Amino acid sequence: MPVTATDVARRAGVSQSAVSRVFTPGASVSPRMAAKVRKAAEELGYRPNRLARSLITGKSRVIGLLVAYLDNQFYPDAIERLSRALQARGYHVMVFLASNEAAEVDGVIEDLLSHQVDGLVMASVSISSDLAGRCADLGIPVVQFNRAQGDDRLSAVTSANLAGGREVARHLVACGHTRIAHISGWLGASTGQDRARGFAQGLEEAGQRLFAQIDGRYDRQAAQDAAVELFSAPAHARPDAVFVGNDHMAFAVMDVIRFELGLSIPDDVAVVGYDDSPIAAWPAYDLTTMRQPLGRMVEQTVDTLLDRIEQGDLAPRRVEIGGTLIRRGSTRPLQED
Amino acid sequence: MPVTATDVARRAGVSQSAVSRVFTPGASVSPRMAAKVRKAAEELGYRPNRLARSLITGKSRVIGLLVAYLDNQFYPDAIERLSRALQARGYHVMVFLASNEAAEVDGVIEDLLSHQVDGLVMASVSISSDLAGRCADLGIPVVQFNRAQGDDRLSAVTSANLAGGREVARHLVACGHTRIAHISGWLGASTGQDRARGFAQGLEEAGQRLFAQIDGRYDRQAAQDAAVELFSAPAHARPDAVFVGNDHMAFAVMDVIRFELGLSIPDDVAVVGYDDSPIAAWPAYDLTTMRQPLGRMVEQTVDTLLDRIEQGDLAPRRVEIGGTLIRRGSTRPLQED
DNA sequence: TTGAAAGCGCTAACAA
DNA sequence: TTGTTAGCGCTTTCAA
Repeated sequence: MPVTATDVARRAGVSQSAVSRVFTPGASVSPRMAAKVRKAAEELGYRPNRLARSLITGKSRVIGLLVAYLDNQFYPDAIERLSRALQARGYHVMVFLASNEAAEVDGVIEDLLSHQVDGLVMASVSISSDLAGRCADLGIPVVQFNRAQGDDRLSAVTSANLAGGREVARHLVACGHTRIAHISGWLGASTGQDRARGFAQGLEEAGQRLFAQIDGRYDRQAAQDAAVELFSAPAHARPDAVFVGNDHMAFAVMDVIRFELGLSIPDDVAVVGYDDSPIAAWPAYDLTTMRQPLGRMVEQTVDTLLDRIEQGDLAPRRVEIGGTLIRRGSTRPLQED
Repeated sequence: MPVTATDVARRAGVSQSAVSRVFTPGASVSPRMAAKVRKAAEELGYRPNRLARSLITGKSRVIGLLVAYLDNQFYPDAIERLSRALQARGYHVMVFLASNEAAEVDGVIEDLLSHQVDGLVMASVSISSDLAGRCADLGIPVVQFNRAQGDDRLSAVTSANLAGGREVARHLVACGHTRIAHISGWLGASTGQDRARGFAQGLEEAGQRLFAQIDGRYDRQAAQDAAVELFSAPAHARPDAVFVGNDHMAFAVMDVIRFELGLSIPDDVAVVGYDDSPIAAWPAYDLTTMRQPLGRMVEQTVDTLLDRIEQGDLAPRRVEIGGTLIRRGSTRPLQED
């Protein structure tokens, strides 16, 4: 049933390896040969079997994508772009879902290896960070996307989280706030930690201190709880501004502030997020946020990974891309102090 | 560098085929042999090469997932569940992104075939419907997820869109509305059409007629434009309720109604969506919507596909799963008429 | 139950 | 430029 190169060869009256050459970019074939073979292939509906090709070349042209959850819109957006970019360069993405349980992580490694992926993108903060290291030990090129855990042998592409946190602090101070809190991203992850550190630094540089800080763990529910805790106090005892570690949590925090506690944004409380995920621009949230330049992050991820795979460029790269503060309605305009 | 079955065989002092048997479920090996081989494999860090296995068995245990865009949260959610379910059964998902352009679609088919996917899930409404047919012609099992285009040879899993549309109509009438409009899903797709037809039927059965209908094409921008068109009129000349073809569009419509036109939901206008995507439950939207039972839809998709692949069950299945109306704050409580 | 041998569909020397 | 040949790492007969 499946048409093989041998079938095509027979019909075209040439050798099987000639057929192979016609379908191998960069091989030397005469135009006549190519035409003859392509015609026969067309007639038979032949396409090369990538499994067989991969078995020989040792290259599968498949990139593993490891993610944990897709509820934060930033990630589907990233996956879509990543997948398109790789597809454009002749690769495809195989999805591996993992949570944090050791047993599951082991299984995933088995899967990854047995599928002979050429490389791996880790696009989830909440995955055991030594998984990346173990894959790297086994010789699989790994790029961490939006995280920079682990040792320096691992490549990583992130936005400038430290600088970003600092910029958010400056903005909130410039808006005239004096009781500024932080519901952080997961402090077990580099992104969460860097944003929190940058934020604290920024406040200090402006002569302020954090009013309060709670670990939101990049989890919607945890962020909600944190918001209730922070904003249930009377006006003088609660923050007048809060920086939330990513947009996904910020939406939950805004909902609590407005609909559960009846406070107004930005008049009672200003809110800033991180990511500029698509929903941040929706009028119902209109969230001021640090934009992570997704397009460029994806580009860098793909370049880093494919350079490693195709050029054997072994030096790990740590790419950091500057973000931009996007001012929207969840913070007051400046000079209002 | 890569460890092969032959390496393991040598170390264990057995034949290479014995090693193969140990890693082939259901093959006959003595416990002693198994132990010896597993020990050697462990020591060498061996895992079977799935490419080589697939080349022989003709089964890749890879399922292609064809999607167009991931901006509607319903789909990432579906992908996550689908991928987990398949992973649990020893399969993996390879992502193929396609828009609607003929050239691109052809390229995608080439890719799918050359990667020897065992089956294909089409999870996007906006893809040329004959693509599914062409894959089916080539012998690849195809299941359409959340769409039921094309001829009957294709399996499809959907929710009961006709009944769902009807139920929405009944609900809006019961709430006392009399000028009921519809911003439909894409009318070129079965889901959009069925929901619209069911909705119109439901209104008729209640002695009403559609106040207006615009094709929103499952597109956020188109839905926004439609909302402006419908609701810019003075109170007596505009709808007092609108059924939007999916949640993703409904959010845009709600934003226009509230923030652009300054109307109130549900007092001036009631809004109903379709999907019950995660965001519908967020307080900022609190959207009444027909829930598509995602978990069961995914189960059925996986079962249908794997039965076809593993049992050779060739009869196409058309599964329709009943939805549930989830009442939230975007429609008034009953008896308010 | 085990090993020897053939071959899945292809690429990549090597010769011609 | 083309054909011949030898495998890639594995599964699967077939004999032993």
